[in-house]
Amino acid sequence: MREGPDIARIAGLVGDPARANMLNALMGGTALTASELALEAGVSLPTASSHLSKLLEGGLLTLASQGRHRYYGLAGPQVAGMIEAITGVAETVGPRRVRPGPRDGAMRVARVCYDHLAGERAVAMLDRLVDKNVLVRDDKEIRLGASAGSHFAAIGIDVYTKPRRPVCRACLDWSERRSHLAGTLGAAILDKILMEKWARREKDSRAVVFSPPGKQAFEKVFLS
Amino acid sequence: MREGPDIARIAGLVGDPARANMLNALMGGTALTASELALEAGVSLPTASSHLSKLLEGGLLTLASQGRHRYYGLAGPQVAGMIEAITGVAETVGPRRVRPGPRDGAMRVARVCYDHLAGERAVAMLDRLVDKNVLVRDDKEIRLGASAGSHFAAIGIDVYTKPRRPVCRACLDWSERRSHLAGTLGAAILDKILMEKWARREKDSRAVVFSPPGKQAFEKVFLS
DNA sequence: AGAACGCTTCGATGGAGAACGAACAATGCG
DNA sequence: CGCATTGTTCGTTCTCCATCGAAGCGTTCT
Repeated sequence: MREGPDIARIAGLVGDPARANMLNALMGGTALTASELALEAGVSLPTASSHLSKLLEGGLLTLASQGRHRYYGLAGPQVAGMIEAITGVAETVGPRRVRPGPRDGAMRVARVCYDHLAGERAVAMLDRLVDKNVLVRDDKEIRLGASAGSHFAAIGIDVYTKPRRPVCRACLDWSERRSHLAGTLGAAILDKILMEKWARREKDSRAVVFSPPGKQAFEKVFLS
Repeated sequence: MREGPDIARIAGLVGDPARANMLNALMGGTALTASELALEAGVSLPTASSHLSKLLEGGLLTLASQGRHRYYGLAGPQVAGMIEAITGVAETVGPRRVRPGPRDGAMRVARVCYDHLAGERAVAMLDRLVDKNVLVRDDKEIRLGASAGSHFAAIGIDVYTKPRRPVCRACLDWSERRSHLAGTLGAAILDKILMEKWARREKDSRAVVFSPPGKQAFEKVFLS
């Protein structure tokens, strides 16, 4: 019977199937409307609305009203990290290692995590960037290396116009159990990948699938 | 309405106040009996027993029977990490930055995290060990440096008799938002600290309080 | 203005599960 | 062998909350 942060309150919010589905959908990074989330969760609109106000009240979501639309999004990277942590546990203690389906495989290779790329390919990318001293890993913190400016400028990403959020962050990957790159730089790289059409987002999934030439281009830029 | 690891199931288990209190108590690292946990959670013994079997079934706990005692413990570091992640979110979205009480302050300085030391002091220790190249940080992985054997042998810790669990692991600290040292080495160091009576565990809390000479001794060994 | 849309609020219903007392099982002690 | 200690199982009660239909409110389109 001890005091402290109310962890039951937070976990309880995630602990309802409908809400968990919504949060999962929002892990894709794009904010969604109430009706889209209702569809995702498989519940009626009033029910979804009720859940959303609870999540909002609980501080796990943010709301942006635009005209008659109301866009709900994850409250921040920390919330996303928590979801990944829970997913990791569910993955290991869950159904005794069910054989991974094809989509599951694609998810392991590359997927969206909030606003940046995750999975095998993302972990490899960060490793390589650190090897090349473009980025410097210093504990969980990741900093820009000396050559970062020119390296990213070459592919049209400006890393020196400081935004509010940190440029680099490490985010733990639940399938690889290692870190991948988050922060505004991680987000910018994902943008680049989608913008150049090196890969596209799988419909109704967090999976990101690379086209063969897209994969080559990606490897040339980030893994060479 | 997508598939994937059943995160609602796991979060739901943590989402009950009684169960959350139990898990919190077990974050102290020592396995506890059903009656101790009932006391912690503030529920009757039958109720506690019911919760414990749910947590066990859910894979979050392990059970060790010894005579008429049944010791429940956290299922592993991954579960502990998840709890820390949830705690972190609860901490930031929770009661608008309530002024930290004295015990809360002690918790931030040093506390037990599963089986090793966490908090400000633990983070500083890891930083220093990496600076001195006793340990080498390589992504989230931490490895032994060349001088690790002699360095730890000098204080009576053998790092080369390989156990099942990894010797070094990084664990994210919810109060510092940086990593501290886990793994068997982290556990051995905490043992050392308590064994030498440099510090003692606060009653009914995860807080670890150093005596003035204990603090000096600790700093001499780990922060010099 | 009127109609269509997007979403929230209200009220009623049903079901899940948290709680405890009492009984039952297992272990250890004198 | 009794008897205390430790836990689990059973049955019951009760509260909470997820759910949906219907109605209400603000926005946009024509």
